[in-house]
Parts: sequence; C-alpha cells; structure tokens
Amino acid sequence: MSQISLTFPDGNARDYDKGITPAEVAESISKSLSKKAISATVNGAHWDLQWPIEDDATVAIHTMQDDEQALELIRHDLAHVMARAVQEIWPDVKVTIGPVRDNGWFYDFDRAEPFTPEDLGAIEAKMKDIINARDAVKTEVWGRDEAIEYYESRGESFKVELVNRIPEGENIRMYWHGDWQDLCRGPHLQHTGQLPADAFKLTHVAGAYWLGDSDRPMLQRIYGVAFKNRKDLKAWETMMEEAAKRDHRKLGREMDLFHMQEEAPGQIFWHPNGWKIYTTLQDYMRRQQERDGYVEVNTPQVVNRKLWEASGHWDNYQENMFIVEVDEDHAREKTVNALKPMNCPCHVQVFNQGLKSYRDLPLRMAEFGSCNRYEPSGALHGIMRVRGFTQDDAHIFCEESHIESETKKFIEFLAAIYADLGFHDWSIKLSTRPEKRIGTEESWDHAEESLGNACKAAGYDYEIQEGEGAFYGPKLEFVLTDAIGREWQCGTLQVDPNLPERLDANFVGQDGAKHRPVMLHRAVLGSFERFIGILIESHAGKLPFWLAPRQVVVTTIISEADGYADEVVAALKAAGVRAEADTRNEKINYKVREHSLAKVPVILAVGAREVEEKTVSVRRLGEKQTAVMSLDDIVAELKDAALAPDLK
RNA sequence: GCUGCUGUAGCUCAGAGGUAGAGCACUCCCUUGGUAAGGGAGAGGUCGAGAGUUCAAUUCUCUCCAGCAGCACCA
Repeated sequence: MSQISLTFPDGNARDYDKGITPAEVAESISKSLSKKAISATVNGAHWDLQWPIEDDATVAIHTMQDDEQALELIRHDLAHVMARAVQEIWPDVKVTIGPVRDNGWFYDFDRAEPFTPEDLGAIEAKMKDIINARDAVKTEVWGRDEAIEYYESRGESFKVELVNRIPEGENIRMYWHGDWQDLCRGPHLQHTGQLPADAFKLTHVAGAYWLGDSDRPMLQRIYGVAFKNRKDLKAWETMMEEAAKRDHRKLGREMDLFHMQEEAPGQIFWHPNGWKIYTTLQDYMRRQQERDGYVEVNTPQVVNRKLWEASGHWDNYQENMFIVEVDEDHAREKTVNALKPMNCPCHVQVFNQGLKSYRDLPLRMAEFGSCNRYEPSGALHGIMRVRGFTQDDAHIFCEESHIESETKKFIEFLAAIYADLGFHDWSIKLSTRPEKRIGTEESWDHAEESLGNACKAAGYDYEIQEGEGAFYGPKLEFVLTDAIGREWQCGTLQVDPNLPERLDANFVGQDGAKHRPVMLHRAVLGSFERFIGILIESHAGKLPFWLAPRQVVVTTIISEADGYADEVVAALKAAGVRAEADTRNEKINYKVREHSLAKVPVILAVGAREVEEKTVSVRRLGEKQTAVMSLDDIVAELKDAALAPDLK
C-alpha cells in the first residue's frame, strides 16, 4: 500500500497509508483526541472523520473547541436528528433538505397535516432521546442508480429529484444517524452523543416552496437554533427579546409616531411626533444635496401608461403598480394611468426639456419622490416595507467617462451622511453583469471597472456579487450594520444606459453631435419610511437629540412652579429646542416614568428651589442621576445639541 | 401571492352557544408630592366585515379584509 504524507498545524509531517481517515489519524495521535474529535480540515476543506484521504495533505483535527466547525456540525447534525425524530413520530412524512442557516438550521418536510407548536415540543423531546442514544454516524458513497432506486422504493420523491440534480462526477453521499438515513454532502459528527442536548431549540414552523420556487409545492419548514452550550442559547434568547423590544411597530405606538390601519394597508399615518423625525431628516438631506451640487425637482404622481410602456416598467411591473383609470366625459376609452412606482422616467422628462449640452453634465437631479407600489400583501412589514413611500432619490445624468468620478463623489457623500446619522459600520457590495443582460461587453467592462475604481479611490473595499447586477448595468449596494449587529441595505447606485435610450434622452457633445447620456440611479437612505424604521430600531427609540421629536419636557414638582416652567419652555423654544411643560397634578415620579418611557431625551424638573435660584434639575434619558444647572447653561447646551450635525 | 397562526375597550390581554371582563391609559374628585406608577369614583365595546347553522352566534362553519412568522417578491 502506498504512503501519503500528512502535515499538521504545528508543521510536523507524518507518513500514513493512502486512504487513511482523519478518525484513524486522530487515533494514531492520542486516544483522547480520537474521542474528542468532531471533524477535520483537509487541504482547506471541512472533512468528515470517516472520509479517506488519498493524497498528501495538510490536516487539522477539530474538537468542540473549534467554534466554526463545531457550530456547523452541531447545527447540521441536529437538522438530521430533527428529520429522524419527525419520521419516527410520523413515518409517512417525506423529507427534503435541511441546511445550516443563521444561528441554526431548518428542514423542509412534505406532510399533509400542518405541524403545530405542540408538535415541536414532541419533536424536541424525541431529538433528546436520539442524542442520548449516542447513535453512531456512518457514511458511504453510492452510485446514482442505486441511490435513486433506494429512494424510489421508499417513496421519497423529493430525494429522488435531489439525487438527479447532483452533477455528474460529484459523490453521492449517504449518511446514517443510527438506522435513519439521509442523502447529505456532510461532514457530520462521530455520533449523536456529541450534540448538546440542552443548547438547541425549535423555534417555529412556516411554509416554504420546494427549491425556493413559487411554482413548486409548498413544504413545511421547521426552524431550529443551536449553540455549543446552554449559556450561548440563553444569550441568543436574550438577544431576541432585545430585538423584540426595539420593534419599530411597538415603539412607534409607544412614542406616538405613526399608525397604520386596514383602510390603507401598507401606508402610514404619520402623527406629529413621527412627522417631526421625518421632516428633520428630510431637511437635513435637502441641505446635504444642495451642498453637493444636486438640483431638486418634483414630478407628477399619476402618469399615463404610455410613459410606463416607453420606460419598460409596464411590461415588467404592471402587476405591482397602482392603476388609476379615469373615465373622462365623451371618452371612448378610459384613460389608464399608474401611480408612479419610481421617479426615473419622470426625471428623464425633465432632462428632455430643452437642449442639453455636454457642459450641463453631470446633471444631478434629486427628488424626494413619493412612490406607490402594489407590494404583495405578504411582503408588507410595519413602516419598513410599505406601498406608499418616499425615496431620497436622484439621477445623475452624465457621460460614461464621468461614472467613476461621480460614483466616488457619491460614496463620499453617503459616507458623510451615514457618519452624521451615527452609522459608522457599513460595507459596499458590487453586483456585476447577470446572464440575461443588454449592452456591449465593453460598456459592462467599463461600468464595472468604474464602480470598483471609485470604491478604491474613495478608500473602501467592496465585495463582489457575481451576476447580481440589473439587466442594464452593474450596481453598488451600501449595507449598514445597526446597533445590535443587524444588516440593512440602504444606499444604492446603479449604472443605467438603458432608460436614456428608451426615453430618448440626449445631449449635444463637444463635437456638435447628439449623444446619449448615462443615468446613475442613486439613493442614500433608500426610503424615509424604512430608514426611520431602522433608526428607531437601532437606537431602541432613544434617538439622537437633534432627531428626537420631543426633546425636552419641563416637569413641575409643585404647582407654584408652573409659571417658571412656562418660562423655561419659552427660553428653550427661543433657542430652537422642542420643549413642552408638564404641569399636570401628578407626582414627579409619575411624570419622570411617563416621559422616560416615551423616550424623551431630557427631563427638566422644577420645584421651589429651582424657581428661587433660576435653575433646573436635569435628568437625561438612561441616567439615574440628576444635576442642577442654571437656566442659561442648559439652554446654551441644548441649543447646540438641537442642531443637526451639519449645522454645528 | 403561498403556508400556518391571529383579530374582544386607546394599549396589553382574559372569557364563554344565552348579546362581555381585568390591568394600564382616559375623565372627575382628594392629594402640592423632589426624580420610573399616591388614593377614590366614573365613563368607555355592532367582540375585524359579510353570509350560513341555531330558538339564540362575539363564541360553530364558510367567504372576505387586515395583522403576525416564514416563503416567494422588492424596478
């Protein structure tokens, strides 16, 4: 038998028989390692302990100390254990796929009856039995026909399809957890006893399409989460509770920001408090855009379908547009309009008025564009995904040669705004040409290169999303991370040579001939509605002072201080601070509690002493201590704090 | 749109085949109290909408609407 040389992480190499498995390697090193081993990394690939090694390789044996591999295996093996538990309880259920995802896994099942929350408990209990049984995991490579015959004989039609989808030349790997069998890529643990019986939880059931295709049958997906130990599971539960506390729908009600109701699904009734956030943010954005060389326009809401046909939206998005039919007197046919789902075609109309010269480019045309899209009912989510929204939209009409410099300028613009808004952790994704596309390879090369170069020139790295671009051009997506680590795609920049072509936009070049401009669609916040939702959740409602809708409440301790409270409020208002007095006949405890819950950043209390000394007792949100300050000092401080970051 | 679940007072929720209840919020009264709920009284509901079963429906059935969790979608 021929020998192979295995190199270990410490640099030492040893010769072994060809075809040796990591399990045997571990055994050769030490008894305890062989017991603790969970998997290996062989030449960079995550490797099952049972898979043979055929050539010289670098080998690292993993134990539960290696978080990345341990979690991957725990979650993956639990997916199998759950599927086994389900089939042991309900033998007629068909199994499909069960990958690792986020903090756990899911597994999709085909079963006529829906799973109930009580079922989840029963499955969990059965899973614990399987873990306690410490059943060995075994694996074999099978031939395609053999595997298909096996699954057909068991009526596992979804597995048959999966086997058929495995590309030629790839191993068809069969796994057993005890007697229970599944088709699986692996790797897996040595035995189910290596799983933590107290660190997983089945979270919920939901429908999911087979292979993610809405034309295919809907299966039942059971989600689970799993960690290395109970402590980590608890931490996850705490984190989920924290996220629930931050839910913008809950905070929106508690802070009296907005409401939504049945008669206008997917649309927002902004209350005075919420609208204050909105307008403050919009005023800020308007100042930024003016400073950065944009011109602001405003365009119609209801536009004849002819324009949408010309732009191509009618063909692609008719289903998602609000159609408005107008039956004009004496008209043979109704006029068909659509509420605008986006602003770009209208912006091209503005561009097309009058002759444009190359000297006019780049032309940066901005609009706080109110759009309406008939989003599928299941997509709606609070103010984050709505049917009526306003984008901080702009289109930069430019020449191809401007793409790079305009993109760099935009990235710097966006970076400054995110920083002002308190988001310092964000990243860029570059989506490149998809399979179905229009335009020449040269123009794609140029556009993709321009976007990449612009990122580098602005000093940012980017991640490439192969084939994720729009059919007409590549795009950048800007993803920010919020205070509890969740990611939100907000900003975007898309290169579009198509729409100017379709809507016949042109400019007179230096050569006196007509040329086609390129459009860059771009947004920083995305939509105000969604962005405000993100702000609320990221700050848990405790917005930065300048954005807080109610900045100061002056509470009285005794009614004799009412007049002074009004004086304090007047002084704050004169300084541009949003202040109100609370002179209700309630105790200070009561008032402090109420305004704290409403997330008012500063509570000023005034009683006999304050009236006497012309001071206020200052209590800041989130702090227990209070401090006495002179009226002049607090007004000066809050006057500054109330200014938007760009006005300081 | 699809699967499952939910819809009772402003909010959070309980309830039962015989037309409803709690806490908080609200109004009034007492209380002037020093930093996260002082006390008392009162008012408040076509039980999401429509149809069906029934002597009787808010409760059971069906349809619709909306919401929630996923999936699909997101120009």
